Amino acid sequence: MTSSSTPDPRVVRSRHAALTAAQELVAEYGFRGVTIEAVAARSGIARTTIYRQWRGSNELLVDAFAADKCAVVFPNTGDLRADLSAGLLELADTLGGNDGGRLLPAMLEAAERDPEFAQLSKSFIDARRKPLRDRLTQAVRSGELPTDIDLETLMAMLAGPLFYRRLLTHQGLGRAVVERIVRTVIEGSSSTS
Amino acid sequence: MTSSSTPDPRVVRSRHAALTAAQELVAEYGFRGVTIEAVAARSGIARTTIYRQWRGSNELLVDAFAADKCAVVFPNTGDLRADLSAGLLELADTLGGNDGGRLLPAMLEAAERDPEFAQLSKSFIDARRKPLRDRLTQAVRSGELPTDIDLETLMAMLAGPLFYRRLLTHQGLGRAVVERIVRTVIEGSSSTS
DNA sequence: ACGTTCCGCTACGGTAACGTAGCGAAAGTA
DNA sequence: TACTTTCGCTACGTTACCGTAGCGGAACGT
Repeated sequence: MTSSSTPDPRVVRSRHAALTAAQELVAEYGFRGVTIEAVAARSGIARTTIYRQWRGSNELLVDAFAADKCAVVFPNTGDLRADLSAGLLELADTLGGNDGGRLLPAMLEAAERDPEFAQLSKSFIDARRKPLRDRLTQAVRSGELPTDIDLETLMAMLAGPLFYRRLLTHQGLGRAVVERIVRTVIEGSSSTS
Repeated sequence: MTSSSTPDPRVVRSRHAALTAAQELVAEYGFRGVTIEAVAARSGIARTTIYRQWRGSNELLVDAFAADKCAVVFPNTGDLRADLSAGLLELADTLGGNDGGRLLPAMLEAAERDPEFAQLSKSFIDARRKPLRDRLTQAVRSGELPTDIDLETLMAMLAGPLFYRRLLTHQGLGRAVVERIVRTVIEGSSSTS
């Protein structure tokens, strides 16, 4: 009877090596570049060892994405405009790096077709949206935003332009742009008209 | 000497069949699904015939995307808010359909890696952005918008949220959402503060 | 009607990745 | 130390797609 108290360090090692290689490959060559052969070659792990831990490249990829847990935090100083600018600027940096720039399109494309990836993508994105939603909820409570505002659309108006500029037009995401967005959206949202 | 007055109808037919099949395949299975074999199978065109007209799947795909010329028109009634709502609502519909929902992610992913597709994607997107930019330019001239406004960021604020909701959160794109965006952005942009 | 062009077909060799099986050696556990 | 587990390796057959060549027949232009 093998107890599951401490997993065999060999398993941990090979597992980690494969997942890391998978992450790198999807960032470099995209989705299609993640093949068992390629992962084996890059990680130094034997092909057969990978098959012992995952059924195929799909399961491997799901685990690889799930392992990527970078948390985004929105400050809460009381100054809504400054907090949003700071948080979105951090998002902008993330989008500029490999995670946002290379992983994201691959993931969106995959999510559009494979339901397994769709669910993974959903939880991935939801987790990253939560800090912003929390900060906005707090702003409504403290009276910084009107109570009848649509939070979902508001979030889309804040984050959407950044993704748009990164994915579609490949324009820069400097501080000026971020602050312009925050100012416009906040001012446009305050006046109930 | 073969004059190029009227191209052989056989070429036209096979060419069209292959391009159509390629478009369908990329919409259904994404980028990787477009293989010469698959295009041949779906179109009924012989594999060798395809190789006679294109070097490989890349060239075929480039032509397939280029052949897709759906023009988006922004109305110009003088009422900026109404015009933007109408145009963006049309964009929302496009995003809801196959073109936006399925083709777009595949294209973005491809553009992120293959420079050839990057350029294709750029001209594709630029063409679609032009009507909006033109309408906004006109609005600046007519005094509906301040002259010192940043058009690029403004466009991102208008269109970005729609792409965001479609690609990331898979939320609906109804008239209410579109109008909320337009109202917020216009009001937030008018006050120079 | 005639020569030309294009198409469909079959066939070929080559590459990449798949997924499985079995064996000895190394690394873990007790 | 004795055992169990995992690993790396080699080997094998299979699938999918690649890209090219050549041939006969059909479609085309004049």
